[in-house]
Amino acid sequence: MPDSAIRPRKEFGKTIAADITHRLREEIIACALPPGEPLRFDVLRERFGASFTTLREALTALAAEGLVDAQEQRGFRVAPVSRQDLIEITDARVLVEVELIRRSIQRGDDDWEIAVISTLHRLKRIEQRDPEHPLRDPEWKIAHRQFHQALVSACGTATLLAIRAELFDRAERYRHLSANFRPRPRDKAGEHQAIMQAAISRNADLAVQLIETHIRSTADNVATYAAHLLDTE
Amino acid sequence: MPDSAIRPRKEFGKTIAADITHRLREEIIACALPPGEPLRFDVLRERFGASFTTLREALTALAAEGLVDAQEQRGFRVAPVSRQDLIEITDARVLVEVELIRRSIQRGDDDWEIAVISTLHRLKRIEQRDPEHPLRDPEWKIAHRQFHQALVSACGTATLLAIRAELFDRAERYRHLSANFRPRPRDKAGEHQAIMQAAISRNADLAVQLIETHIRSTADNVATYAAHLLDTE
DNA sequence: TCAACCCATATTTTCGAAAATCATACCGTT
DNA sequence: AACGGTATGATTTTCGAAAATATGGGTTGA
Repeated sequence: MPDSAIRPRKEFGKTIAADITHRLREEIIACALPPGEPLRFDVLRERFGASFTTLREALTALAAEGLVDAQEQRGFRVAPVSRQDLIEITDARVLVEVELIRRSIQRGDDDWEIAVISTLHRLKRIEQRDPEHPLRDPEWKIAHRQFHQALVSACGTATLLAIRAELFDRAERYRHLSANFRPRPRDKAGEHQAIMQAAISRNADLAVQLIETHIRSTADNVATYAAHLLDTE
Repeated sequence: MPDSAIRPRKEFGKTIAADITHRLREEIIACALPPGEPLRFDVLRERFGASFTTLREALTALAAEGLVDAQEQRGFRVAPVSRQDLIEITDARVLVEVELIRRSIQRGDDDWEIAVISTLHRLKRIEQRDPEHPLRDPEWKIAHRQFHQALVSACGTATLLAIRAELFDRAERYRHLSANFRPRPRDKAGEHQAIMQAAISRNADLAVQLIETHIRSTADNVATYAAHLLDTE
């Protein structure tokens, strides 16, 4: 079946709807679709080559994830940003991530340690190779995400992991929001290294403290350098 | 415009999709649609009088909430239940609810106290009036939900409240699952009273401890009396 | 001048037919 | 009998037209 010739665009997921959900999510997180932007069906239809209903399904899913704002009978728009929302996401992330790190440190086996070490290694390699602004490098983004994912991967609870993933996405959108205005990234490499060491040495209290600082200082940075985007809404 | 004559069914939400999402959610939580049940479009179409795409949108939303399981290209089914899932939901609820109770106790004003007291009062009235099995009484269900909602309503973070609401729904489904097999409800009235008093007297540590016990003992009850439904899956 | 109303247009929302995909039973071959 | 492939029916998934609803502008009347 030469289906790739007939329908070339179905990279992620088996259905078109799942595929578009994925692509839209990426664009919203990257702020290629800026916060508050109206999502009109005519435009999306042309952009993604899908029908009304398929797009509607994707937007509904993203609305449940908090990346899209559904206004009944008045369409959809990219979820707006606000200082309050950033604070709430940050607090929620700390609450969940701290719990998951503790569980992972308690339950993690050899494979977990290897995953943590190797994902950090890859992250550092990318940072060395290309000292540019990390958030503009798609590879860095993926590696960064995978390192943090690895840290909590041994927690043993899919429910909290799913919640964590949602919050991570929403937070990453804010990081992108400020990426264009942040003068130079702070020393994340050192922080990641310290977190890895605390985790591998099973020092849960230290790891938790480092993670909380990591999350909160990132959010503070965003709040500082994207201030002009957060208050005028 | 006599729209009620033309389209009588749009009780919750402005759009049909939102309405059906709501109705389906209720039925799944109440186990009127049992766990694992395939959700075929033909059947749903007749049951809810909506078209394929509208139903699809509703199911997609519920899948994001964890009440429906979407199997790509193979349709939807009511999310299955399992002992592990119950444990995870319970742990997640404790984590979130404890945080929200603390915040509410710290921030709650007079209106919050009034809401807590009055929702508990209504709950007790319903329990006195009708000593039957509470979970079979829709009024009790609503009052119970509203009491717990009131307790955390002053927390000041919509993000965590939304997560809490999702987890509450998923847990309530498990309560319904065991309701038909539980011989007699334990003394919830006393527990609720104690929680209310701890909250109003701003004794956060006690309130947190009571809530955790409340949530966990309910889950234990479910695990005991619905054991035959949790292991054979 | 201003508000209220109605109309025209833009946009969303819903529908059922049509296409794509999956599941099953059947058949032929080994 | 076991296996692999294929046709068939059942089901999901997608599409674009049509209905429903919102938006904006212009007119009227006070």
